[in-house]
Amino acid sequence: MSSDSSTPTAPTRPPGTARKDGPDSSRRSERSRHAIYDAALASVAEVGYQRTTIEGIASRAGVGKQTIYRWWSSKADVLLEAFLDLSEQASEAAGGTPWEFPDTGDLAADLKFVLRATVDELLDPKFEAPSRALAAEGVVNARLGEQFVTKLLEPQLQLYVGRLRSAQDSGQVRADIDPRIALELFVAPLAQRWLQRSGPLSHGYTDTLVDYALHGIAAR
Amino acid sequence: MSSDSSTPTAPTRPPGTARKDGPDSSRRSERSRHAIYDAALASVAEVGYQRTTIEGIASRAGVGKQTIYRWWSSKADVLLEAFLDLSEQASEAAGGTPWEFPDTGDLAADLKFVLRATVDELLDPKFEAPSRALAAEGVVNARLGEQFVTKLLEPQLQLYVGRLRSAQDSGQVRADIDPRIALELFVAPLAQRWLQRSGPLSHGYTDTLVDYALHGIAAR
Amino acid sequence: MSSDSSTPTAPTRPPGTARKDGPDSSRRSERSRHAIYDAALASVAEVGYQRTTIEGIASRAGVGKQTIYRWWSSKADVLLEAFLDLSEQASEAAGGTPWEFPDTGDLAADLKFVLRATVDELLDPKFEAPSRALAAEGVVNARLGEQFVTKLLEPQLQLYVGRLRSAQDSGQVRADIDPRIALELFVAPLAQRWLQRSGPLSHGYTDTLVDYALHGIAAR
Amino acid sequence: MSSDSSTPTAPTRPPGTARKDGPDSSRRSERSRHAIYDAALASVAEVGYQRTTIEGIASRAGVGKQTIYRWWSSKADVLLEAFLDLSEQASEAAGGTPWEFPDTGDLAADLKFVLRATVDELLDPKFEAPSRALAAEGVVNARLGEQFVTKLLEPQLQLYVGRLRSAQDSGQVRADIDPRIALELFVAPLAQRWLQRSGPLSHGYTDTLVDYALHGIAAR
DNA sequence: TTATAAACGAGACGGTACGTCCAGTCTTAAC
DNA sequence: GTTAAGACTGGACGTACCGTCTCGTTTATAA
Repeated sequence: MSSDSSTPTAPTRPPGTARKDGPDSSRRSERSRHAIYDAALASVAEVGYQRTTIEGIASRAGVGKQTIYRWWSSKADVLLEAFLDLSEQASEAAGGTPWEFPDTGDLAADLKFVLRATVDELLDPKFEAPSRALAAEGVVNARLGEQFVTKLLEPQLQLYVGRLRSAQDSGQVRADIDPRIALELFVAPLAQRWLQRSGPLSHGYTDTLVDYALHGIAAR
Repeated sequence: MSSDSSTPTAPTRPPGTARKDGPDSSRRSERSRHAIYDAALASVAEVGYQRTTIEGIASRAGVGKQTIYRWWSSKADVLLEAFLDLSEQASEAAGGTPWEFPDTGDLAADLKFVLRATVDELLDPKFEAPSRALAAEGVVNARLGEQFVTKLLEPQLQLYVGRLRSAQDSGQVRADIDPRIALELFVAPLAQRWLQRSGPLSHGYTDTLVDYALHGIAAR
Repeated sequence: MSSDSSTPTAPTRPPGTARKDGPDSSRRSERSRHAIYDAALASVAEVGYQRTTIEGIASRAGVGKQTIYRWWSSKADVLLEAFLDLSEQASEAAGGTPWEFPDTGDLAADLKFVLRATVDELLDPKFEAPSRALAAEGVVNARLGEQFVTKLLEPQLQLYVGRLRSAQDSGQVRADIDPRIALELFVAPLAQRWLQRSGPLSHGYTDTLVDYALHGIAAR
Repeated sequence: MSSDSSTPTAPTRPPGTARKDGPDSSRRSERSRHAIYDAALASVAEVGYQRTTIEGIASRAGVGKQTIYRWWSSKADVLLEAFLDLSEQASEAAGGTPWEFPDTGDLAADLKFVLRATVDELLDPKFEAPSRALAAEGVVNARLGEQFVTKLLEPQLQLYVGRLRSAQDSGQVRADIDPRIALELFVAPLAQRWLQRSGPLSHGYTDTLVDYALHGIAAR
């Protein structure tokens, strides 16, 4: 062995990863982790969130229950991470760059395009069950809700902020507008209709939202 | 029993209220019904929706479990009716007329007023737990979600529709605007911030929403 | 209904059976009780006591686990009652009178007869597993051990006491002998060889024990 | 790898010590072995045998679980060896010669003396928990039971055999008596009362046993 | 005097069973 | 015929250990 004179008695752990007492994540089984993600997403898709159980996930994943409890604190936690992992995988599969908001110079067209794509995604049954499950849990569970927002929702919304700022630079949007609030004019109605089923989702609907939000509803 | 010679084996039910097989609602105990509503709301407020159980509601209400299962199909169902009952009681207590959207002639002012009141209500801890519980359940449970929307949400939104139509009549809002969509521009952002905790709620925020929605964010 | 004018509002429970808080044994399911006894005895016979589980008993008996926990406090408790029930059934099947110690006038012959029968019973594989299980549990668990002794062992030993007293009356056994101790001279060695497997059991062995115990081992 | 031309694949082991596959006991850690014995006995004494776990012993001994599984096949096995070790230590501490049955020439006195000492030992709380645990396990587990008998019980009983033979030589006990059976007349009752708690243990009781066993209970 | 292979402390893993809680059904007695 | 009460089957909970299986790290021969 090439002797390392500097730290002969140090424990084998990279500096800065000191651990207090929890489980040793360096020995974690990646195989189990992914089997659990897959099982959780599949179970939610098949029988819904309420009828998805930790025991069911464990047995479907071929894993002991304790392996789930060791690394996650709740069913919602598992599903959140499974969903994050799914998103990462999807964006990696889509080639390096995660995703970029289109900027053709025509704000209305760009917004309509993105919102139409969002409608399509929301109606995709593959994503619907876990998304609803997480969103619902977040409504009732503040801790998870915050994670949901910071890790999933807000990053998406920031893309709108970027596009709106660019529109402000080019003079298409008034400079005194707060983009973080403005984006809610078209995003929130879509979210509400999806979450609460308070109305139908369609490309025409989102186009209308963009028009109303850009030019206002007041008589000029 | 006073013998009724014509229908000796018929259940005791006034004519015209025939039902196929379910329980006989004319014999229902109003005392139990209200005890169950109270117990359900109190339990949700104290321990949250997930930890509220049918057994807990029954024992807190001094009622047999079967009395709950006889009249409701699920925990969510009980809570929905309890909430509707609460709303009715509240509006009756507020004197006959349920509630009317203010119409001072100044649309912006009226909207800001109502939205400020809505913010205050959403932040009232007394209503928060059951509202969130129902909303969350509705996200995941389509049947309940539709009831939630038709019985609670949509009637509220129709008040906005009425006010917007009045504004169209007076020329403050363009005639080609669909009021049912337009109202979402200020209501949905508020709903989303509350449901998903994606941002703070304040009077300033709702005022801003009204301004943006009325006049648009595009440069003129 | 025959009206009982004296105690119109009393709960339906025979006097003297007042209950503090435990489950209401008057509504207990006899079907479940016996299914549990059968399942417990069968399981112990098949896989042994250690590998017999509450879950196994419950599922074999077609019973919820809670029904076991409601009425018994442990696996050992279930087995003890199952065994007592078995004994009762056996003695009832043997026709009213439970069992009587033979008294032909010849003490040695009577003791040898009974001990030979006991040897045969101890070697009967049907009784062996649950008996050993209970005996072992009683060694380690004082509460159960005392129940085992008072309900199963001591009643048997008292039959010996009776026979020895009869022998004292007829002058075959010295009057100053304590029968409760004397009986241990032939019963305990048999018990020890069975429990601890410290030696073989046979009719010859028990005959020898009776001879030694009756006449002593000292030179005369 | 430094090539070893003579026996490239052979395990490094001196000739004559070939073993098929088990662990190499010559490299065994005595420190761990004794820590495990201590931990096992302490745990049994503190929480009882049933609640003593392999994991508990390992952590109390500061030892990996595998170190226990490598050298013992079960909890009972560990405890048996721990108990044997304890006995050895005790007898070594009592000075070279393990122990000898007294032989004053007066058989009755010698037996009474030894049985009184045995009573005192059985009532010593320090030995009680592990002794009961082993005895109970032996009742139910034939393999362990036999080890318990051959390694612990039978050697003790052989001391009685020796003393009885000496009494036969001196004419105090009849020559046709089988000492291995005779000893059970006083030892087994004591064992049964202790194991099954079927009666109190006292010096008077064992004295009586000796008298009954030596001279019989029959009228002369 | 290394070097190397086994034992070692540690603990993650797939499992089984625990004892508890609650769902939803069923039975009983009171009214 | 509804009600309060609560026993019933069933099933998931979260925990505790089982016995196996890696991980690095001692440690004790044997080269």
